[in-house]
Amino acid sequence: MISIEEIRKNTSLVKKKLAKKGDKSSIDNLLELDKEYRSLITNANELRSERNIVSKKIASLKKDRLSAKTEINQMKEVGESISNIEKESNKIKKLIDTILLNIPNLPHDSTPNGIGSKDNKLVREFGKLKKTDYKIKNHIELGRDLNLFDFDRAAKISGSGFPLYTNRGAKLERALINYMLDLHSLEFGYVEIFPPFLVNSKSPKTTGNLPKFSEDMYQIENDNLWLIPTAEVPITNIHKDEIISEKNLPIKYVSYSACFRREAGSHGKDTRGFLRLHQFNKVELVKFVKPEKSYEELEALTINAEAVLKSLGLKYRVIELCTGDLSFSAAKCYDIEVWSPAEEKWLEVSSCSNFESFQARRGNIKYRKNDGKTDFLHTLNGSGVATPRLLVALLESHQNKNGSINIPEPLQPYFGSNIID
RNA sequence: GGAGAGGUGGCCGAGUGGUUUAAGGCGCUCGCCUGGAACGCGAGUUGGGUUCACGCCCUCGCAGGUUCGAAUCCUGUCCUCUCCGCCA
Repeated sequence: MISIEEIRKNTSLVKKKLAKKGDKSSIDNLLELDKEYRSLITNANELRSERNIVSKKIASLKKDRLSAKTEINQMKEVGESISNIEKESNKIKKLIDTILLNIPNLPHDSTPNGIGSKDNKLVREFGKLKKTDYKIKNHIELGRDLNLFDFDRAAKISGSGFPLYTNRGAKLERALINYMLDLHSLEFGYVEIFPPFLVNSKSPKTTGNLPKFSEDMYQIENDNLWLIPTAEVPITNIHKDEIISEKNLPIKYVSYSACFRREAGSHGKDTRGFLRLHQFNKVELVKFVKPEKSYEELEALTINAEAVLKSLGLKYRVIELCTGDLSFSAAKCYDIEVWSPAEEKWLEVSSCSNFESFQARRGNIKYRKNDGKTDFLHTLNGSGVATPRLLVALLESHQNKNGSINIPEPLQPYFGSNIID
């Protein structure tokens, strides 16, 4: 969440930035509640102070075997007042917290202004397609012809939107995951993590998925657990309620996880094959960094994610999201999109975001500076990358006239072959 | 799933209703001592709210309750450990 001090101090600037993100939260109402809350707290504290003093007096009177009747009766009243004020202030505090938890992060000054995806900015484009003189197949045809996955049977088992990889498809999926994990950990210095896939409700609150986006996640009601929509959720919460020494920053994690998303409201959009799934695999990058380094770290993280596509010989581009297209928790975000030759579309395979202190504040994640003071650190993350659309691009881009698929060189040791035919 | 034990500061650990304003120790930081160090001596060392500030208040897993007053008593809840059962 954004800080209430910031809202108090720079009210008009906060309003302006929220408007850029298309948010309509009532800041004036929030500030009014905040004012009321603080006045109640001050009042209660004064009474508590009085009670503390008189309580000591009661103790010493009793020790000397003197009557403390007057004081006790007096404090009975004070105690009641305190409890009344507390009830009221707790109610207001809850309201304030609810409002704050539903206010999105403020966009960074470098984020371009805009309303929707058409206002996003192209940052760079990389890679070329090979020229073909034959009709290329889409990933569904390739998968069927080469027996790589089976959507009909997946639907029989689970329903639509669930993947069933078969044979060399299953192995290719595993190879991609292992390749990406090794690339990020061995080449780029991220520490490998394997997280739980079910989390309590505090964890998605840290990342910003709850309370606002409960509809997007699968919930296990019996045990009050949630299936993770991304490894970002468990990984970011590794350091929840911790104070990390400045000399240990930055912390860089890479993690594979299965991801589960209800995709409520996106039915009928890009639903063919692997384009949109309820369950998919992803390798995720997460960083905990000093505030003054976070934008530098975002550039580096984006480049790390791009390296996957670059090394696999795929055509991709990097898009800078505009204020209106930015996700709830992000201050700045680059999307990486890979080209699908058969769909003739750019497919989003990664979102690399700087959340600044938004998540750190929600999860109470701090760092201790060298001077001994503590402050919220900054968190970042990005996919490095999600497999389904990567697989789509890979199959389609590297297919041959005879229907076989060339496996890019860096992937060959993981897959165990240079071709699928 | 059943039975039991327990959660106190960075760590260990005392504390069963009122000078606990959380003892004592370890660690860490600073100072003295020293040629330099060790030892020793002294000081500091949870996090948060509010205030221009001094200060005041909260914080003993979490949430309620009893009481003039709760780390301490009661209820619920979460977590950890031990034993039993089940199990990849």
